[in-house]
Amino acid sequence: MLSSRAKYATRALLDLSLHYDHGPVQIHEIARRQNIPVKFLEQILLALKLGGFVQSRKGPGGGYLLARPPDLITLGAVVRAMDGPIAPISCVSVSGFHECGCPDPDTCGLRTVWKEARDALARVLDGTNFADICVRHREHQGTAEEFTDTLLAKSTPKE
Amino acid sequence: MLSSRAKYATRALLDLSLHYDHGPVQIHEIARRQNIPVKFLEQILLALKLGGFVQSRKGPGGGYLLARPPDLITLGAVVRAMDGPIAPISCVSVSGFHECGCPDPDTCGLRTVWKEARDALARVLDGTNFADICVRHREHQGTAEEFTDTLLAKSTPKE
DNA sequence: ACTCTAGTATCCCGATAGAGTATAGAGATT
DNA sequence: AATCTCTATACTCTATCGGGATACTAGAGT
Repeated sequence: MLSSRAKYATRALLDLSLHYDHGPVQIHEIARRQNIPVKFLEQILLALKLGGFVQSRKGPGGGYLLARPPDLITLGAVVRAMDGPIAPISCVSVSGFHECGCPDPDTCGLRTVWKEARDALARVLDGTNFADICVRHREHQGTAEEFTDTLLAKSTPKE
Repeated sequence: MLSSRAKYATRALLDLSLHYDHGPVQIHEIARRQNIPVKFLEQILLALKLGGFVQSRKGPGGGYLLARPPDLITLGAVVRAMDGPIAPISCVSVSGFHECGCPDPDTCGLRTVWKEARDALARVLDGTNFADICVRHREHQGTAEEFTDTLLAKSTPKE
């Protein structure tokens, strides 16, 4: 239900959040660590820059860095910037101005359910910022006794 | 975040639920009332039949009808049958067996959030069946003073 | 009663346009 | 020279349309 674009974008921002205050990070570093196709990541970072989430510096020693501290970037904002409104269906979106094409939105019994779904989802995504995510990440890192830059995933193909 | 397929499927099932106990309903009737492209609806109903949600009868007087009472069909089941797992990202799906490609699922700070999102969404969708939706629909119908078969949608052809 | 037939509806196959995913390479900036 | 920036391109998947095959019903004719 989430595009690859958004998935990669969040992973990239997590990476940048973990390296906040440590200078610019290069595209190909992020790509390697987060297992993202380099050229695709390029486009995504460009979009994130356009959205005001990151800054970039060219030339040697350059790379990408967050445009504001991690706690001021919510998951919801990123997902919206990449995939558009969070609503499962356009007619219950609060940010967009779309129709869903149902015969009569006012009497549609489905709309109220979609709206509940949208609200439940938005509550989670808008209620979480990248500082939170960093904290969770480092907790797991601690308990799992794992360290920086696990070069290759251990492929856990259950679910 | 929801495919047209799933959107139309739920509208079609709502229509069939409202006509439960009233004999088969023809594809083109559903299409007209619910404002769905006929040929696309054909495929969708076929899929719904394969999924055991509806039955069909050919020939004159034929059409589609629910395979079980509306209160035994949840929104979640339908969405899953159409779009696959409800999870925003594959690695937190309980029904599917996919990887998300992140370097280390065990320490990924994003996974816990995606999981919360998935659970919030699943709670709503799995907790609602088509009998509920019919009730809501008829309530709104009452308050809006609308009646059967709004012949033409008010045609807002954006989205 | 039995068969034929016309009509009606689902069923199935294939073709098409468009969005999203991903890769490659040349160009611009510091 | 290192790095970001842009443009073009191929591939896949979704949404849609069209044509025709198949199954069922009801009525006409024998």
